[in-house]
Amino acid sequence: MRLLADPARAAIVDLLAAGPACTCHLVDDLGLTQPNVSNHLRALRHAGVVKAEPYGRYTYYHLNADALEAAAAHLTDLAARARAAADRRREC
Amino acid sequence: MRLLADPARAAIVDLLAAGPACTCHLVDDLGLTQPNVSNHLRALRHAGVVKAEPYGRYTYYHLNADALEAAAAHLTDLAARARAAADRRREC
DNA sequence: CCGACGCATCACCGGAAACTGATATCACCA
DNA sequence: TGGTGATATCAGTTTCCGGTGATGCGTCGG
Repeated sequence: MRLLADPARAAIVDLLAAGPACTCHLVDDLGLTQPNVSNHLRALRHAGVVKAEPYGRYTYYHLNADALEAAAAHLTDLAARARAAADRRREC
Repeated sequence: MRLLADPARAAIVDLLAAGPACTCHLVDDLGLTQPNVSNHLRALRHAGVVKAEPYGRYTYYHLNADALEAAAAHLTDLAARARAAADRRREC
């Protein structure tokens, strides 16, 4: 989930949220070089955030909604714990 | 929300989820140097993730649950959009 | 009022990560 | 089957960011 920190990767995820797309789409829309986009996709792929689907000579990528929801659940858990312990102050 | 990418900051947020604490607590628990922790806290403070509360000669920090929930909401929104557009594939 | 303590800020350094260019691979088409 | 286009990978460079040391400020205790 620390992968969404990079603006380029955040933009990729945002584009893929609108529907599966191949690498050339992302390259066009983002204005980045092809190897650059491909590297970001590899990082996201290894983290399980996106899934690659070879389609003839193209490669379609689509988001893994489960991974995003898992990250979201972790944040809501943190928020809930923070609220519950809001006034349990540790003394020095 | 790209701030939680750093492991040190994630650890700080995790500790603060257990209840408000002053800088010295975080320094002790994390084993990091004091300026280092203070720098991370400044970043988190400017992003609105944590709130500082001067208390005599100490400074207590506590999480801003709203900010965490907002980030979580953004992720769930991405996941929902991904599911909705899962089969809306763009052609090359 | 002076020493000690908690905390913040600044300048600097080193390492990691993003971008680039070149290249390899595979699928399609003529 | 040779050429082209789409994609992945790799080595090199540059940029950015986290860690460290030194320092300043405010607060408490003697």
